Amino acid sequence: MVKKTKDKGAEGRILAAARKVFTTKGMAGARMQDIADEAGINKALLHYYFRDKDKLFETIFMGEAQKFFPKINAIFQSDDPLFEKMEKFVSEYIEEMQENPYLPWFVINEVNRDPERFMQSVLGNDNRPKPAKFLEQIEKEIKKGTIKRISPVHLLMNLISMTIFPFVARPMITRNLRMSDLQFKQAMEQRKKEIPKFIIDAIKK
Amino acid sequence: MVKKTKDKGAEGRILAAARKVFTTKGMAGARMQDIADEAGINKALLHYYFRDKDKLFETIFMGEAQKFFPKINAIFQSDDPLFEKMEKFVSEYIEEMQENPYLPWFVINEVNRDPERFMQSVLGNDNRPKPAKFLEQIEKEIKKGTIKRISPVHLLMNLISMTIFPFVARPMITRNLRMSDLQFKQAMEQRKKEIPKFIIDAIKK
DNA sequence: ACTTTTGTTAACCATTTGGTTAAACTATAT
DNA sequence: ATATAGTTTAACCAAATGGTTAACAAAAGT
Repeated sequence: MVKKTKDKGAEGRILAAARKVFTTKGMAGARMQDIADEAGINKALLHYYFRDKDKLFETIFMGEAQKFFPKINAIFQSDDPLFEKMEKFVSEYIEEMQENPYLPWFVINEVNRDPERFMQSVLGNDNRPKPAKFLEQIEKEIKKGTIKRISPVHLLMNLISMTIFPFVARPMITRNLRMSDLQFKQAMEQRKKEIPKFIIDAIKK
Repeated sequence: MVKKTKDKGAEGRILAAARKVFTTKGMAGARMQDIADEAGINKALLHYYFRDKDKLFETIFMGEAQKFFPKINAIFQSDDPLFEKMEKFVSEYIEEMQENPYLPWFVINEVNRDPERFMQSVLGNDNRPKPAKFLEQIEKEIKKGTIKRISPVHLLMNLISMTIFPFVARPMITRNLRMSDLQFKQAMEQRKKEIPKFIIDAIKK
């Protein structure tokens, strides 16, 4: 589909198109021609603004990864009480993924493809996720006796898994559970409350 | 790396090589030449045994998907009590993924790429996952009053998410939590008991 | 007005990649 | 031994794909 949206300049249209193509097909599956078509411009113009496929991809990937990670940190680093922290995490994350459903698949996919680059680029900045504080907080609550004895790492994995996985495996889930798009969206909306409730029920003494 | 493992015939070596390349790079990222090199044979021989890339991929994908899905069904359809069923699911699934760590990423990835084919091929057979019985079983337990009121669908999502997600996002997790391969393996081993315990704590009255 | 810089395109190029062909090699049957 | 069917390879081909070039158009300085 060719968009001639003249409101954005060429560069903006390229970025929007590249984002769409890369995030749905991945680096390996994306074609420069597809991006050009989607942006409604000549293929050579891609190379005028962004030297080559790698550079263009890097630009997109960084932008998307920024959406995916820093949010975690803001929550993990805050001084909120544990349960509130988890509620915020689930809620904000699901909100983000409702708007950008491709996000977790794309980021995880490309991190799997080349974990090194991920380490250096995304984690090199100050926005690398630092779960230490969160893990300590869990241990504190255990010692205080407010929650059951549980491995902080497993609790963290459970939290993240329940929040993100349904978006990664969306097609599989909707097919097998015979859910419409709307039903899926509503289910994810419910999970903003279901997941924290589930976790609190599991660990609260 | 070129293997000249003569124990398997050419066809077997091709399948093993194709499996390795496809499951790590995905359909779009896999190169026929890579598969030939990995199998230590001439590229033309690939087309002698399997007509083209699509046919070869289909063969591999079907085989891997068979590992990924039918196991679910065997457990879901059984007459075991609910908690036992969940324990078996977690335990057997993690066991399978410990042996084939690429499995969930590969299957989910390719299902995302083309959900239709997935529907027709994998789900066309009798081994399509049928969660109905499992969902009903949950509702029965709720009515019996043995577990708390919880949406069966969310409970199922939680179960699957906690079991599978760490393997899908493995590189991200090990990097951010500074885990070695061994530590990850041990953590997954622990999860065979941690996840059922977590769920039971969350829902048992 | 006109010169220079920036933006955009059509045509082209080199490499990669999936796939083919014809010949050679191997085993097996006659 | 030799014909035959199955197996394997080197060389080749055509299409796809990332990238370049040269010319042209549009803005921006002067």
